Order: sequence, then C-alpha cells, then structure tokens
Amino acid sequence: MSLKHGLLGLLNYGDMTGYELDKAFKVSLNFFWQAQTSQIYRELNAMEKQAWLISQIIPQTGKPNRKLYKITDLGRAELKKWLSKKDLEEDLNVKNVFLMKMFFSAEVNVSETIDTLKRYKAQCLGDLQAMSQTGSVISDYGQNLENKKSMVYWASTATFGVYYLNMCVKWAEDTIKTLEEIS
Amino acid sequence: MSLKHGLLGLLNYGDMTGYELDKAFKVSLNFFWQAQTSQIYRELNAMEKQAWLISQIIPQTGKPNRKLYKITDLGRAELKKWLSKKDLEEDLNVKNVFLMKMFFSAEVNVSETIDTLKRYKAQCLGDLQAMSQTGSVISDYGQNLENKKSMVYWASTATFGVYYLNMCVKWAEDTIKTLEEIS
DNA sequence: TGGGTCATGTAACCTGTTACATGATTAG
DNA sequence: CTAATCATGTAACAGGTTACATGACCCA
Repeated sequence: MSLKHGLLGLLNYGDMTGYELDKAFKVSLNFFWQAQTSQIYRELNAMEKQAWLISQIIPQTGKPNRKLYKITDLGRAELKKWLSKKDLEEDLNVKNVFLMKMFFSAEVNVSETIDTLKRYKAQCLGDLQAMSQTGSVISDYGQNLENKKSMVYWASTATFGVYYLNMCVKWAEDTIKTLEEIS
Repeated sequence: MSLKHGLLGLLNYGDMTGYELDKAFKVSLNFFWQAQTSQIYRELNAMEKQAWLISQIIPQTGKPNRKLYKITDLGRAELKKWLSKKDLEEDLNVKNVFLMKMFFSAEVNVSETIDTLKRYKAQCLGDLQAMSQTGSVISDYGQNLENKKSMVYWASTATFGVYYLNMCVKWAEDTIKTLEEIS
C-alpha cells in the first residue's frame, strides 16, 4: 500500500488537487514508484472515505472546478506509522522485468541480446543525464518548505538513483563484454 | 504480464507441476520477481485456457495427484515474442518502497532513520552472503540442460544482484555518514 | 486549426496479496 | 508428538493498467 502513503507524504507538504499530486508524483517519486493518473484519483477517493484526507471544492470559471485535498491528523498518524514500521524485509523486494528477460535470454540470439544491452546502457546514461539536474530542482522546491531537513532525504534518494544507474551501466558493459567473448 | 512469462520460461526447461514451479521460482527468479503460490496456480489455469500449456494428471497414492504442465508451441512462441520485444522503457521501471520511505523521512527522528539504514545495510550484507553461493547452484542446475548457454545469462543476473547489493551497502554507508553529520 | 494544458473522472479488466482449507507421509 | 513436506487449490479483496470521456482556454 505505497501509493496511498506516497500521496499522504506529498499532501503533508501542502494541500493539493489530484491533478497537482499527479504532477508532483511524476517529478519526485517517479524514480522509485510509478502511478497512473486514474489510479491517483481512485486512491484519493478511498483515502477520503478512510478520513485520511478531507476535500474542498474550489469553483472556477472556464475550467473544471478544483478539488483540493488536505491531510487530516488521522492521515498524518498513518503516514508516521508507515514510516516507522520496523520490518524492512518486504520493502526490499524489487521487481525487475528487464532482468527476468535476461535470465531467459538463451532463447534469443546472442547478437540480439547484445543489442538490447546496448540500448539498455544508452537509456541508463540518458536517465543519468536527466538526474544530474535534480540537485537544483531539490533546492528550488526545498525553499518552500518549513522543514528544510527534507532536502537531505530527497538528495539521498537522488544519490541512490545516480549510484544505481552508474552500476547498471557498468553491469551492462561487463555483460556485453562477456557475451562478445562467447559469440 | 511477467509472472506468466516467467512460468513459461521455466517450463521451457522442462515439464513441471505448480508445486515444483513455485519452488523453482523461489530459487531462481525470486531476486527480481516475487510471486505467491496461490497466484502461480491461478496463472497456470489461465495459461492453459490460452493454450500456452497443456496439463496431465499423474495419480499418486498417499499424496495429492500431481498436475504436470508442459509448454506448447504456442506458449514457446509467446515466450520468444516477449523476449524479443524491442521497447525497453517499461521494463526499466522499478518500484522501491524503501526509497519512498527515505524520501519522506524528515517526518521521523534522524536517529531512527540512521538505525533503519543500519538494518538495511545488514540485510544487504546478509543477502550478499547468500548470493555468494549462487555460482555453484547455477552450475549444478546447468548440468541438466541441453542449452548450456543459459548458464551465462543466469550468471549475469546473479552478477547484477551482487553489484546491486554492494551499491546499496555503499549508499547506506554514505547516507548514514551524512545523517550523522547533521544530527 | 491543431495540439497542449487544465481538471475531473468512470469502467473494465488484470495482477497481486492474504487468509483459509485439506490430509497423508516423513523426519527429528 | 510436532513440524515440515508434498500437493492441490478457492475466495475475497486490494492495487495497477488501459481505454475512454468531457470541454474550455491558449499558443504557434
């Protein structure tokens, strides 16, 4: 149940509409969690029923009305409970379709797999490039927060991203080399 | 739709029952994909309806009968189609609850987060220890295959695991250091 | 005049999780 | 005597994906 908690975390920074949450999600949490717009709206509904949020309609003219969500004390309590949960094990599970394909790649030509790995590497390098700008994005956003401490944690997840992508590039290069030797 | 394809991939090595697939899954694909036993049985049913598999009941006495699955030509075609799909982007998406919690950790005490990171590191080191034995496991299993090439790919995914866990350990250490400085 | 942004969703479907059920055999 | 192993699942629910719908406004 992490999408709900991600949304709680974002709403804890300030009130937002579903539309704004969707965008905020995509610029911040997207590296380690992906969510569809439609799912966000559905989860917000469910969370309001659970009284983790309350909403307020803000009329607009010419545009659809905005439905602004605010986190409740119950929601904040839930967020903290989730953050403080001691049991790590489930949180470490990772699903990686790319690796699953690699596992079974004896079924396709070596040259095709090498090609896939090269595209993989290129993609990782592109993502790294994009990530090199997160530093300034973080300090831009961080200015609006009362709790400046957040920036340290945001930066640490960005660092994870950089370490991860560099590791993937190295692994791809090593694997390509191994495959070129046997082909 | 990766569980189905993982099961196809395993059945491509040889006929198995749901029970055996469950165990095979947990010793091979578990690092990058996790599946519940009940889900495996359900997916096998669905796959048989799609004619990717056929099954055969093998009566036993004293034990429940075995339901042995065999991949069909249609199933093999589907496996290859999935493996050859050129579009990488979706395959690179990764969901990581641990990082999402880290992102919002300004809400909990720094000391608590440092403690969590230490347990994270310990867990990674434990997993690394466990992974150091995969080399021999791979060559044991590989002996039974006609297609020995598989071992190279299995080994490459295991290498990814080792690189990944080492990277996580380094990141945890760096992050602990950063947090200790600000606290 | 065509595409992007703003802003809301619903419906159908697929996939993943949790809890439960059965019952004999075997190893410690 | 107890726990694990063998071997099958079903039911209910939660979460994720895909496709579709509406409609004004703004910019090139």
